[in-house]
Amino acid sequence: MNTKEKILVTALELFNEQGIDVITIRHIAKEMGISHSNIQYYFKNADDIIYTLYTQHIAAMNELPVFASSPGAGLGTLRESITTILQHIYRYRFIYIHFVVITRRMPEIKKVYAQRFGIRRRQLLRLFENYREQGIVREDIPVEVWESLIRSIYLIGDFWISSNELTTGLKGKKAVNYYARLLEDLFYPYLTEKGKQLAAS
Amino acid sequence: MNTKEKILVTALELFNEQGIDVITIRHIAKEMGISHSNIQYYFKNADDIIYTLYTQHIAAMNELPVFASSPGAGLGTLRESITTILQHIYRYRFIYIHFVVITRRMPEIKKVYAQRFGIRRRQLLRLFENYREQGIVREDIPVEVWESLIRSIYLIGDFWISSNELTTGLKGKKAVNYYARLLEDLFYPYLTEKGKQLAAS
DNA sequence: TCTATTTTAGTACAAATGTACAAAATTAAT
DNA sequence: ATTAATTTTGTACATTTGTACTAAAATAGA
Repeated sequence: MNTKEKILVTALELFNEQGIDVITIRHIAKEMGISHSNIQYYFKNADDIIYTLYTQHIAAMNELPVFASSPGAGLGTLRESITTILQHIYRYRFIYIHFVVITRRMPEIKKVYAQRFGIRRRQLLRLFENYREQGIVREDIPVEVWESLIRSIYLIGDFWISSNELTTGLKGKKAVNYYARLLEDLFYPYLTEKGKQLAAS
Repeated sequence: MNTKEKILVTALELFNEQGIDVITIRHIAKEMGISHSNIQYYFKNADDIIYTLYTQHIAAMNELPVFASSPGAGLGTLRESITTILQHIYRYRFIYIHFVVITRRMPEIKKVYAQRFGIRRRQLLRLFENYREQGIVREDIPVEVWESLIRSIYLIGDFWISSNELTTGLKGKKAVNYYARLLEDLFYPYLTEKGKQLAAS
């Protein structure tokens, strides 16, 4: 692992543990036992590191398989997808803790976010349609309610990290599982009888 | 309005607009046209101001009538309650934008939050029970799912402000109405036929 | 081995911030 | 009107941070 990579790893760790409002380039340098000028050689400033980490994270997320891309995909696939996504988010949790502040300082990130949201929204709508055709979810739900559900899922997906720190303070897998379950439960009242049976299996 | 109150009003405005990571005592003083030492006379530092504003906010929230306290309260009351709460949150939105960072710096706030959550959780459970007895919501929903719903409502309640800034950037009433609607829709699939009719009226 | 390039370290400086303190100005009390 | 208490201001200092610049050290290429 070269210096640049080490910087990113160390920075991620410190940001996750203490927050971007506390950690400066000098802290990272001290933690690594190198001079802060050395970090400056690779990154202009702390924001530059944050931006790079954000890009890394989004790149990793984009490599994940699309939500239940196969037409016959059931609820099992969905649960796995959710867990994987939440794991990725947990690894880069500092981003979500400071999401608003970060986007205020770096508006480009907002654009990337909006783009991703649009894509994912359409994917989810398609998925729900898919489920409806399979008789897994109810047919008497208005489109606006599905749209709202998607918004809510997104909102929870982006801020479960913060909420967790505010309340239970679960760590690692426990946190991921808890909130994967929360998202799952959000889905429960939409399920048909058939859907419930499939979910239980 | 005395100086202390003016400080709080100005601070709230600046925090809401620019964030606690940017605004210092000196900024507030400059905005008010007084010396920063004058502010220091009333508040030890910026965190002291933030803490006071938080206390103000919670006090105002605690004065709100309990969720549908009357036994026969229907969905109309719920909708109004939600809107009022979201309005209060919007007034003190900076708190929610920086919630995690604030609680990290001032752990006392976390305690107050936990307490409030416990109380509200029980209130909501009772409300849902109430609705079930009135035939407004379904009877086939497991307790854990209701518990999850409460968590989700709380999570959205605490972070819709952040999510809004990240996405649509709605202002004032528009934001409040949008997210009141989102919370309402979250409730939709739990409604019985009777409940839907009541909601539509 | 010698030279050029890349990487790392050291230092220095300006700006901002928290904090402390004393003096001035204002207000209230007698 | 005089005194005491409160409020406000000005200033100064240590610390932190971002930033720039130079020199040293390490590495690679010939």
